Amino acid sequence: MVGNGRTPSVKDVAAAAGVSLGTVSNVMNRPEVVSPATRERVERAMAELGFVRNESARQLRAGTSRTLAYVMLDGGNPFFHDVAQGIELAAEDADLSLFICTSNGRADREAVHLDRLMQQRVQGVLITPVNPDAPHLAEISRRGIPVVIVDRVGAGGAFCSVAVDDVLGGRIAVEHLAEQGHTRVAVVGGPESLGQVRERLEGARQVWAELGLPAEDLIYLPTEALSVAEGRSAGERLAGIPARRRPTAAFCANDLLALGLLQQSIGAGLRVPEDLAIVGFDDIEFAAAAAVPLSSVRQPRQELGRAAAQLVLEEAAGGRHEHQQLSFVPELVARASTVLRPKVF
Amino acid sequence: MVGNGRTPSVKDVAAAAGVSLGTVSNVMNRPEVVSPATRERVERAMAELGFVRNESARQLRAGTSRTLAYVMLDGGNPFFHDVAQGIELAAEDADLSLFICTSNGRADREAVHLDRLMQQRVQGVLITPVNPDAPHLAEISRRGIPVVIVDRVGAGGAFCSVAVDDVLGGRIAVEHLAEQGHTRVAVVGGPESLGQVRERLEGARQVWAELGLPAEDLIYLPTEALSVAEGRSAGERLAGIPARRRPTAAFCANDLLALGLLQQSIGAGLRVPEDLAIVGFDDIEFAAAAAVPLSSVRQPRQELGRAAAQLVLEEAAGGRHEHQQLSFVPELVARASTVLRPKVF
DNA sequence: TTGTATGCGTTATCAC
DNA sequence: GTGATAACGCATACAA
Repeated sequence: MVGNGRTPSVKDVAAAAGVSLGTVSNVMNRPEVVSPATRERVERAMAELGFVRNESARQLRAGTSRTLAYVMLDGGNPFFHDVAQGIELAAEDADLSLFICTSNGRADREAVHLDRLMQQRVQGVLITPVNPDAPHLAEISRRGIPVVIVDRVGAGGAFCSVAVDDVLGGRIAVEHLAEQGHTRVAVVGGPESLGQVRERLEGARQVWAELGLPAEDLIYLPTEALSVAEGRSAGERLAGIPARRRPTAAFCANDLLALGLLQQSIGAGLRVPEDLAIVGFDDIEFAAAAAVPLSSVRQPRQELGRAAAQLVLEEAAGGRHEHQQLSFVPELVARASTVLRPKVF
Repeated sequence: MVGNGRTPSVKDVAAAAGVSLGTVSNVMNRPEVVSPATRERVERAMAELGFVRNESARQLRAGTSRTLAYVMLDGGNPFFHDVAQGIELAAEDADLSLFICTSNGRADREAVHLDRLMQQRVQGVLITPVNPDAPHLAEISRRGIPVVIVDRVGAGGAFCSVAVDDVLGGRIAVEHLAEQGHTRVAVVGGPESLGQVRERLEGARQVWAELGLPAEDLIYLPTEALSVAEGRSAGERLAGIPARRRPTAAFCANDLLALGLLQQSIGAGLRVPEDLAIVGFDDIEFAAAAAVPLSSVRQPRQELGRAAAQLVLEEAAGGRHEHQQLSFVPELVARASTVLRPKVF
């Protein structure tokens, strides 16, 4: 297919088709301007040589890249992959490639990735940041690369952002538990350096106070991460509380924690929801698939990603652009982990 | 920081530092060759201007990219993300970026992604293919881009590959169930177009025959995908089997199916493992986290990815290269879904 | 409609 | 130790 070792370039195609280099370029970028006859000749030559355009050269010359990037906060959490899936769909529609990176909660890894992405001159960066106030985010934006914060609202409206109202999410979760008659509730989550955690817990406390329930009956069990293992650990601590002071329900800051707590509790012989009701956050697929299906505060995961991608593309398109903070409304999905006979499944 | 709108280039840095363009390049690529004094001067200029090297230009000139790519088969399956994590770690060590794409089981999407990756001139492609015999894989390889098949062995040794022995995996799963005294077992999985599925089921049948058990007591429940939803559906079909012909155990071709089956069974009032024992495949984190912890055939997920990345790098490094088929040995992890008092947790 | 020429930002080979 | 200079592969303005 290709004679020498080198991968064929436009020049080779031009020679093979007996046209000039510029014409080959034209069939790729403005096919309407070249006559059907020569176009077909060129296309045949491309096929025969196995020509594949060199994207680096294209980008260098055109000055514009065809890739987006998403920097995930936690690669072990399916929630972020669902968000990524939404981004990918939007990228697909715009005929863009998507770079996916993972910071796994570490600011230094995040910085390394962002630096690489700048070197690649990506068209836009979507990110669920370790810390939305970190200076390297602002720097990227200052360079003219659109940045959109996902699942968190950017500090001071410096960027576009797409998120659900986490405070409201915390509210409806605890409100739901209160409606079921619970008067001692655990809130499980951490680290508090994560804004999502802070706000969800804040919502829980708000509504608890508004219901006139005593603050000491809302028991905070801090965790070091939003993981299944930490959920189990919280479960052990919860079991250690003397029976008559022990909460009869728990609100977890995400589904991973809730799943861990659920497992530990069942393993310890508790009945869910009779002895302990549990509500999570995110509504990942595995929440519904747990052996005791998990009630959860649903975020529109794919939609979040899709909307974020649209914002970044809009900003990249240039023209007048106003940063916007898109806020979705979370929704409680009640399942068997909180109600004996759930209406919704 | 930067006066005009353009992002600063080496030329700008050179001007600012009062040196030539070549010297700036030298401080980036062979710092030892430039005197400490001028080096520092150049570095200061870079910092002041906020210079970021243009990777496209670098790649065009150097002829070599600094990125790897992984094309996943199913973005909804945590197994592949764990593999990806392993790849990313290896890429990190080699100072490479990682492109992650998802075919979601569709050959056309896979082809689109591969085409893009060729345009990007990635250094290597790791892929869990829809079909390892597809011609576009061979074409990429023919172009001199190393291809490594992940979680599947490549056809006829045309590529390197890294996988576990799926036949053996199927064997140990069913052997385990037989040891627990089960004499009617369901095997759940599909579509059979997936090699992983074919081989796991094949292993199950092999060992069943070797144990001298009648073939009609190994009941095949085909599924249309390896998903939680399909697992639930299989559960419904299983429940429809007349009680005295109904299997007392099930082997699922992956954990997603097993989780779905588990949920459906518990919901239908079955006790696991007393009424139905279940063993899955992959040992994703959620297997252990299920309310009835799931027995599963463990694949070394991260290791798979890491090893694959090493192979692709080795091949990319040039020199004499022999395609190898790495095969890991799967391992049964027995948990509460098959044994009442599991030794391993 | 097609061909020619120039430059994108970088690296690397030379002279100096 | 440093400075000119020629590619790399492609897109585009302009000439033919």
